Parts: sequence; C-alpha cells; structure tokens
Amino acid sequence: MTDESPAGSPSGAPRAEIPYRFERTHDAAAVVEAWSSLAPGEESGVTVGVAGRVMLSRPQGKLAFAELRDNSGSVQLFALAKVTERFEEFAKLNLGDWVGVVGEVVRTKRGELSVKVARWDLLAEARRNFGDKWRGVSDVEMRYRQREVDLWANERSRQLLKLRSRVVQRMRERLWEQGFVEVETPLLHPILGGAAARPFVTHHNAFDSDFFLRIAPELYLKRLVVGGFDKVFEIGRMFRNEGISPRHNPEFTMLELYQAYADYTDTMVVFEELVAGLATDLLGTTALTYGGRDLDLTTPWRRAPMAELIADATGYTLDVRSPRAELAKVAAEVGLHVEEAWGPGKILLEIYEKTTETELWGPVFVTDYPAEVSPLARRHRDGPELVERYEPVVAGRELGNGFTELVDPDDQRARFEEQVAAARAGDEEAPSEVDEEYLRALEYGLPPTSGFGLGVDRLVMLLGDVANIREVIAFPTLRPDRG
RNA sequence: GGGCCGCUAGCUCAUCCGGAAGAGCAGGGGACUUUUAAUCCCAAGGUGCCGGGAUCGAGACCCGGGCGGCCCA
Repeated sequence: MTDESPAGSPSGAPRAEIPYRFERTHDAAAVVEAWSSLAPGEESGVTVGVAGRVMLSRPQGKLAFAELRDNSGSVQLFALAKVTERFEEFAKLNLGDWVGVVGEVVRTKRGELSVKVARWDLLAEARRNFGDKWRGVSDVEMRYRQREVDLWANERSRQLLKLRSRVVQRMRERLWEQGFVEVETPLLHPILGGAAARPFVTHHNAFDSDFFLRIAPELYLKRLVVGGFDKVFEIGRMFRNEGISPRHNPEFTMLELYQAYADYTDTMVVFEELVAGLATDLLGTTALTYGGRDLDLTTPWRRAPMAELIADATGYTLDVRSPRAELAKVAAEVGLHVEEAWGPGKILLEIYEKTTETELWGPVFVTDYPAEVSPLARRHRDGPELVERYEPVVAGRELGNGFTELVDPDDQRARFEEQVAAARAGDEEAPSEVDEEYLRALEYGLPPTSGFGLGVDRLVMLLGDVANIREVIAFPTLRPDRG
C-alpha cells in the first residue's frame, strides 16, 4: 500500500522542458497582503512571479482558474486563452503539479485576488496524486510514512512542524540572551550514562569497538562546566531503545542545560520561565488548552515534595525512610509487582509513577526524589536518603528532569558502583562500567551546579495541543514495511 | 509482550444472511469566457494486506503472518 502505481498516466501531450530556475518575486501570502485593497474587477498593473503547487484546478472553456499553494499560503491563478501562453496545456495541469507563473495581480469580478497568468513554466510534474482534494489523506500510516504527502494534504501537519521550528528557534534565542553557550557533545558514547535507559549499540570499525548512541548528554555537559563553561546548553537527539507509544519515539529531541553556582531552586525558575516564555512567544498567552482542558503555565509553578503528592493522591503517608516492608505492602496494594532488587527508594518511585504522576495536571515541580534512583543528583541538604531533584509535571506527564548536581567525586564513584552492581544483576538500563573519565573530571573540581533536561517533542505537543508525539516529529520511527 | 479495532480503485469511503465488487474525488477524452469542493457528458480503473483452511461458492467465516491505531504491562 506504500508502493502503489502512479495515478493515471500523462496525457502524452508534449510538456515544456523543465527550467533550471524560476525568478520568484513574491510568495502567495505577500501577494494577498500587498494587494488586499484591490477592488473586484480592478487590475493592479503590477507583474509578479509566483511559484508553488496547483492544489485545485477549474478549467472552464476559454478560462481557467487554479489554486496555487506555496509555503506561505495560497493565491488564485487566473488564465485566459487570449492572454495565457500555452493556454490549452495550462488548463490541463494536474493537481499537485508545480508551476512558476508570471502575470499581473488582479481581482476577479467575483472578488478573488488572482495572478492573471501571462507566462508560466511547469516546474515539476506530479505523477502521483495528493489524495482526495477535499478530504486529503487521513490514513495514519500513510501520513507518517509519506510525510511529504501529508504536509501538502493536511494544513494541520504543516502548522505543527512549523510550530516546532519556531519553538526551537525561540528556545535558542532565549537561552543565548541569558548568556548560555550552545555546545555539541558526542552522540557516540563508549559508556552508558546520564540516564536510565536501554541503549542502541553500534560499532566503530577502525577501533573495532562498540559505542552506544547517547541516551543523555549530561556527563559531557558537566565536564564542560568543569572546563569553565558556567552556563551551557545543548539541543539534540537522544536515542533510547524502548517501546513506541503515543508519547515515546526511540529518537527524540532534548534540551539539556547547566548553570554553575546554582542549585535546583534556581534552575526550576529557569525552566518555568523558559516554558512560560515560549508559550507567550508562540501562542501569545500562558493560558493554554490541552486536550480540551485548561492548562495555566503562568509562573511561578507549584513545588511539592513527592511524598506529599503521594499522600494527597492516595492517602498513604509514606516516604523514603519508611520500612521497605511497608512500602512493598502498599506497592502490592496499588497493583505493582515488587522486585527483590528494589530498595525503598525505587519502590516509592514506582508507587508515585503508578498512582500519582498521571493524576497531576500541573504544572507542578515534583521535588525531593529518593537518592537510590538518582545517581547523578546531590544529596538533599535535609537528609542523605533524598536528593535535590525535581521533575516538572504537566498534563500528567513529566516534561523534564533537573537537580542540584552531585559534585563530590567520592560519592559519585560510590553511586556509579551501585549502578554497575545493578547492571551485573541484570538491569539493562544501568551502565556496566564506572565512567572513570567523568570521575576524573569531577576530581578537577565541579563547582556547585544545577541543570535540567527538557523534552522538546513533549513541549511542542503541549503547545500544539496534540496527544501523539508522532504529530510533532517529521519522520517518526516506524517498523520497516516489508509486508 | 497482552487485549481490542482497522487494512476494499491513486485518495476518501460503501458493500456485510457467504452468491460474479460500488460511489465521490483524482487521472483520461469531450462541452463550457469570472470559477470557488464549478457543472455536464463519455470511457477506463481492483492480487479486497499476505498465506493457509472449512464451504458448491469467501472481501465477508476459521487459523497463521504483516503493517498501523488505541488501551494495558
């Protein structure tokens, strides 16, 4: 179904040769805007060059009308046998054909602003059609596998990818304005690190060694802080070898940011101001609607410890210091299968994710995570079982993850060793060896630092009000169709 | 990984007690000097996702597989 034959067949009539370039003077939106006050039946006397796809065609004897669509919008083409060169051929243009047109801007008697075609070139022939001209393409599989068709057929798809582009652009500009330096760190990692996730593995031939596609840039970015970049960020692709769902794509885009001399209370402010600012830049407001429900991103956002939120949601008073047996009992009551290897912190986190996170509409910073599940975060100033970590939760999902960074090389080594032990016990999301290069960097001295990651795809979903991550990814990962 | 649903013309969809597969749009031919999903006439267009099975007979029923969607883990 993805390899259908070309629709119909060319008429066989000789087509003009495809030119190598076309001199465009205006895009469709510019024409429509510049001549908005032209009266019905009036001719502007100005000749323009426009180009795009023919999305509707209405030949009518010695006249022909067509809708020309380009990246900016649409404008009508108006052809007359007496005026338009190769009129017969123009009247036979197929939907989807690309044309470049030179002609005068006029408004028809019926009031439609048009370019009256004098000269024109076929710029590309559409040998395949672009779906039903009224209903477009709705087959979800086709929309994702043949995104080029979807983008022409569905305005909404185009809007979402444009929104994504503007989100990333404004994100960069805002961070630059705040003095953050944008950097790029390796995608090929010799050791797993920076997050808990199963990796993709690849192979470098010359070194004859395996590399992991990165699951997070965290350790490299903090090494740059050690090197003196006190405000850094990276926007880039991450790869996690996990299942696909409406909220997960195996490759996704993350902003990760670090600021020296700051703790987690400082970067929570950076986070909420960034997200609220982007909403204002792109939607003009922080009062959103998501999935038909109001969502107010106005700062400051609520901050609440995980244990408090669990108590609110479930009535259970628990924290990381609760006896493991008690935590396990509650976990079982809420339907979790508790594994032997889970300590109290892991059980508490699972209870939170199962019972509480999806119920949080937010925005809210869930704070103070168990140290056991946060190997890169600094222990809480109020007690070593917790760390100074937060996850901003919006619409029942985490939008990011941040913390006061662990700067003590001895504690970091101990945490790495716990992870390696977990990997030996079968945890496929844990690194199998201690990252000595990172520990060495910490030994050179990492000042007090805080940072966060922000899921760019999920942010665009939120701002664009869509439920499926694939809507905001140009080419989402699909199973190869070898049917 | 499990459950439910979907897959019919290039696109959007019908057909449904199991009895030789239809429409609109697109594409082809023709008419039409101000159209707006233009209209009208003509002709053409199918491996009913793939493979098995029961049946005189399957797009439809059964089994297996593929791809996708949603939900759950």
